[in-house]
Amino acid sequence: MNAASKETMMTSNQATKMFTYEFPDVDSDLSIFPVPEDDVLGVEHFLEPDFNKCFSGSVLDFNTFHSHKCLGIEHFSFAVDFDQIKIDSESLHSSLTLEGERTKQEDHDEKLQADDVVCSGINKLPGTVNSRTTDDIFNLAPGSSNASFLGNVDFGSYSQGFCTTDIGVDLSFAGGNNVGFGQKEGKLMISSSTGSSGCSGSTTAYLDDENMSDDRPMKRKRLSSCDSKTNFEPNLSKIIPFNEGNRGDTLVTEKRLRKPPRRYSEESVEQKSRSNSKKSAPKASKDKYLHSESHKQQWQKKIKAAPIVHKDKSFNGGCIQVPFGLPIEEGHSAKKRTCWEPEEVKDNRILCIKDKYDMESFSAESEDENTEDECVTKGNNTQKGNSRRKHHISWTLSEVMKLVEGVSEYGVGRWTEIKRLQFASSSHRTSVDLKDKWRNLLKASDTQLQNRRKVVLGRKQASQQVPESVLCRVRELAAIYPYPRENKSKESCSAPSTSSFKSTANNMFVSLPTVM
DNA sequence: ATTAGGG
DNA sequence: CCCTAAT
Repeated sequence: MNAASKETMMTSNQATKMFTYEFPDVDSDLSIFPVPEDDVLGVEHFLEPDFNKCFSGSVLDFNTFHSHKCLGIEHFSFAVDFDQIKIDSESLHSSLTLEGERTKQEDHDEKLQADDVVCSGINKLPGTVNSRTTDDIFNLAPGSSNASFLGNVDFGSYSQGFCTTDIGVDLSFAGGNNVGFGQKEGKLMISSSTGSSGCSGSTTAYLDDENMSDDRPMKRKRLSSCDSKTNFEPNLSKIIPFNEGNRGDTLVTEKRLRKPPRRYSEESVEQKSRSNSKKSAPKASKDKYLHSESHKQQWQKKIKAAPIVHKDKSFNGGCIQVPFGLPIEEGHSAKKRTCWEPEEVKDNRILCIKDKYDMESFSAESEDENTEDECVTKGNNTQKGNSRRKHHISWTLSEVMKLVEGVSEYGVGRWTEIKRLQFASSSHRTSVDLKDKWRNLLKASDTQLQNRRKVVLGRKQASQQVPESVLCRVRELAAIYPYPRENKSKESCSAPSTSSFKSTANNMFVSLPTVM
C-alpha cells in the first residue's frame, strides 16, 4: 500500500468520524434529547394531536409512553461515510423493547438484519431494528443537513388512536442521504435514497414482519439499484405505505416529479413577469393530471409552490415526505405571448365586429403590422368569464401570405427561418405557430380541393378566409415540399382546376430553391 | 432550441 | 392553440 492510498484511507476514516454520531447512551429515562427545531419541521404534523402533547418544545418525554409501552433505546449510533455512503451495521443498532420485558440480549437475538441495501454508494446498510410492535416506523430521513447529524428523533404516532403503537424516528444528517426504515401493517420497509452527495438513487426494501418474530434474518428485497446518472430530488424521501395489495410486487419507490409548468398563465402575472427573460423551467414529463381542472385553476396554479407537506390521513403513517421547496416558476415562457391584451382585442374586433370589418378585403395587411409591436397592457380581464377560450389570434391574410411566402422561400420545416425573416416583427406567431398554421393551410387547401370536386358550390364557405389563390399556392408548395404526414394523398392529385394559377405556381415551383 | 405530431 | 416527444 503506498502512501497515497494510506492517505486516502486516512481521509476516509476521518470523514467517517466526522460524520459519525454516537447516540449517547440513554437509559430508561430518556428525557432529554436534542431536537433542533429545524429538523422537527415536516414531521410534527405526522403526530397525532394528543401525541404532540408528549413533546414540549424540543424535549421528548418518553415517560409519557411508559404508561403504554416501554421504549428503550440502548444504543443507537450511526456512521455515515460520505465517500462510500456507508452505514455501519455495528453503529446502527436500535432496539425497541416492549414493557421492558425484553433484555438487550434478546433483542439481539431477534435483531433484524437488513444488510446489503445497496445503492451504488451505499455499500451496506446493516441495521438492527427490533420491535415488538408491528406498526413501528423507523425512518431515517435526510434533514436539511448541514448542521445536524442527529437532527431529530421523533416517536410519532401514525396509527389509529394509540400513540405509541407507531414509532417514527427521524434522523437527519448531512449530505442529503437518506435511509428510511418504515414499518406498517406488519411490514418493515427500508428505503434509502441519496440526493446531493455522491450517490444518487434510491433503494427500498420491504421487510416482512413475520420474520421479525422469529430469529430468522430479515428478508429484503432490493428494489432498484442506483443509477449514478439518475437525478433524484434531494431531500426527497418517501416511504410508501405498504398494503396487502402490492405485497407481492416489489415495492415502489416513488420519485416525485416536479409540478409541471402551466402554460396558461394569468395575464396579470404575465405582464409582471414580462420583463423577465425566458426562465421557463424544464418541463416535467407529465402534466396530464391537471387536465380535469378548469383553466382558471390552472392559471392559479402557477404562482408558487409551497413546500409540500402532507397532512392528510392518507398518509397513515406509511409515508414520510420531506418537504422541499419547489423552485418558483417565473412567468414561464415569457418569450411568447408577451402581449395578449391588444391581440385579444384585435381578435374580438375581427371576430365579433365582422360586419364593420371586411374580412375579405386584403387591406387587412396593416392589421398585424401595427399590432405587433407594443403591448398595451390594459387591466381588462381576458375573456370576461369565457375562460374556456384559449389565446387565439386569428391569422390575417397578410400573415398567411407571409407564411406562404416564407415557405416557398425557405421550404417547409424551416419555421424558425421563416419566422425570423417573415415574422420578425411579430411578437406572437412562434415557429410552432407557423408550423401549425401551415398544417392548417394544407388541410384547408385539401378540403378545398375536395369541395371543389364534389360539391361545386353548395354553400359559401363562410369560414374560408383564406383566398383561394393562397390556398393554391399552399397546394403547390405542399406538392413541392411534402409535408410529412398531413395529406400525402394530395400529392399527385394534380389540382387540375384553377389552371390559371397553376401555371404561375409552376413557374414559381421551378424557380424555388431546392430544399433538401 | 427546433421540429413533428397528437389533441 | 397547446403540449409533448424526439432531435
